[in-house]
Amino acid sequence: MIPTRPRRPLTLRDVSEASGVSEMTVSRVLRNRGDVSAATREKVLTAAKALGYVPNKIAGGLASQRVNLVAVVIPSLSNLVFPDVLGGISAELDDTGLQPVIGVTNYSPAREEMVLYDMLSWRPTGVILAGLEHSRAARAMLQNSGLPVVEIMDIDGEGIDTLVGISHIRAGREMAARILAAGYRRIGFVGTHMPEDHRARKRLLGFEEGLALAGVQLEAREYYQGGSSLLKGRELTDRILTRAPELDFLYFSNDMIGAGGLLHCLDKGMDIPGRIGLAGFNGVDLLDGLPIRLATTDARRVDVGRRAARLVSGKDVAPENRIIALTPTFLPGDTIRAVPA
Amino acid sequence: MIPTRPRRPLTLRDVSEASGVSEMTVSRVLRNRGDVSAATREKVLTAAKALGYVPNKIAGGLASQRVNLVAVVIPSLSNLVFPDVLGGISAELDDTGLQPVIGVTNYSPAREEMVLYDMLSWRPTGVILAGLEHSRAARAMLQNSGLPVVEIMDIDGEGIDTLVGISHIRAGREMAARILAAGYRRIGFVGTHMPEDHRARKRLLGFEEGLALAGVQLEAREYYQGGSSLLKGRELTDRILTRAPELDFLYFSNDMIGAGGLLHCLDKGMDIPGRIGLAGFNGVDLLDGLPIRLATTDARRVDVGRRAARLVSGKDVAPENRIIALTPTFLPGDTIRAVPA
DNA sequence: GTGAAAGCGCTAACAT
DNA sequence: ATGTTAGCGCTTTCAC
Repeated sequence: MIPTRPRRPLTLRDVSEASGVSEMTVSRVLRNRGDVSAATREKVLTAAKALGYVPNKIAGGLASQRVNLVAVVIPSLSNLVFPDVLGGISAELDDTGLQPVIGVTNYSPAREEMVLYDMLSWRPTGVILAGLEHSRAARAMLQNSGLPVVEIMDIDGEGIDTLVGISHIRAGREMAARILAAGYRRIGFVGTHMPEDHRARKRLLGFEEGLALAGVQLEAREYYQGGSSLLKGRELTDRILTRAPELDFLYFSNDMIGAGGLLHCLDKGMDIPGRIGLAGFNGVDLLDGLPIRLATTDARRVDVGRRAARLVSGKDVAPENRIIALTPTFLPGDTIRAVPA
Repeated sequence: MIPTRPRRPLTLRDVSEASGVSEMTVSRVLRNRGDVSAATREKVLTAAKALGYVPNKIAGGLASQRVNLVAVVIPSLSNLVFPDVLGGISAELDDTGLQPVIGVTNYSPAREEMVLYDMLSWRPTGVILAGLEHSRAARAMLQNSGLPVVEIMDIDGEGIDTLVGISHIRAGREMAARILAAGYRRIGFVGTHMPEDHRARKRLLGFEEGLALAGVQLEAREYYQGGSSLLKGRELTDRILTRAPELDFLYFSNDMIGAGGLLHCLDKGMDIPGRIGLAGFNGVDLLDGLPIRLATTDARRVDVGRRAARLVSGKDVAPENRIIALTPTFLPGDTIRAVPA
């Protein structure tokens, strides 16, 4: 009943001998390929299970020149937003026989290059990677690969093959418009100082553009390094409001530090959204239970993952212009005044 | 300069021809193996880069019977705790040439079995998987594989090969002792209703054991389904306190719903930790910025990942008893009364 | 419906 | 220091 611990991994040949069926037919059964009689099928399946045979995809991949892997390259796993994207990818890949393989770059282009090199060496079926900014070598590698490449989460720039995401410039611009419409004028920004976080950079760019349309300029900025947390949001908010107490609005580069800022303001007994308004970015539902809901923009993370997966799996065909632009959705929450009638 | 888009992937042979060096020597250069003269090396590297050659690990793996992959199987990515574990694994694998490949089971044993089957078919160097509870078939597969298998995050039970983690029974028991020592007696529990979350189950088990030692019983329980969030923590806390207003302590099965409970109690103006005490589990620093710090137990997630990775990479050797038990650390925070002198 | 032969692109082992 | 040969375990292709 219980197979003895083998000293070498089992091969098709073992199953073939145990079942008295040729290797070729065993292979057919195990892959549900071609016509095999029910009786033979049964024999093979029984033998395979009894032995505890696990196919060798290395050999199979080499022979067939096809591998059911999709390379997914993202900057970080601790950022809350990427697990959502992965969820979308995973859900959409589930019924395709394709499997996502995740690589993490820590926002380092050099590391991204290494990760890509490594993943491409497994000859995946397609590549999904975050962002549009890559080293020359990385771009060349992807181009040379001849694989479908989907760059996700950003559409402001030149792509290699196909893009799926939102425009962060637009998201920033729209948030500026909402804030101005609500009557706020003395606006500060709290964000990460990561030159490699291009999406945050583009959001700020769009935001300042949006303000400029109304002749408004940012009155203060506060930057930080490293990961985002509630605590950091608190500290930065304290700092920027100490420096510039006249501010009536704070735009945070993500929901996590935004929530920290929110808690800080509540602690200080400030009137939100009267005395001061707040907004973040991403639309992470993790933070839904805060005392009041932070205004934010939904970055459509799950949809982005889904659409990207549909492209690499061949469920969808890329549009003529090679761009699938999703619409970032403004979520007003409770931290922005209603627009005056 | 820019290589033309190839219609078939490049092979070693292409590099060999372009550089005038034998395939074998090209292979040696590309793997930094054996003695190769600096001149030859140079020639090969130049040719490979110029062509944009990316090695084929499928073929390499088949030929060498070795694959630099470590299978990592976890229940979820959105749970906050698993990215930490992955961080530890990744950090420790970084200088070993091994690469983690992540599989997600969504707490489903059937899915775990599938994921394992799939990963084993790539013949990885080792397997790291969360928990001790697996289907018979999964255990058999792992045993048959002949690979190093490290089960992580739990040591309360029978392992397949080597275990790295904390005892959740002990963690629950210790929390009970702390709570009782602080003088609380009317205790409620708020937790997930997932029969497949064995670690949460064991924590509760240990917790009740700990209470029982002092003749105390849980006065109320509130269970929920699905993922954890601040919002759910609030709702459940509201519900349990409505049903059992006399409770003076709530033990939450994780920090996220614990934080939700904390916010709820603060909203209601309850005196914490005087009128009511609270504690969670995990020690996620994400929540550090809350108005007051939730008492919790640090589950040593990063260390667990590191130690597991050291085992599969051969940096460490498993101890005689095949168990590496880490010590869960109590973090008092501000939501438990000081122990009376 | 089943089988035999060839070969996928590399690397181990053995020359030289 | 470099080259030659054989073969990893499968699947493709073709034959029956």
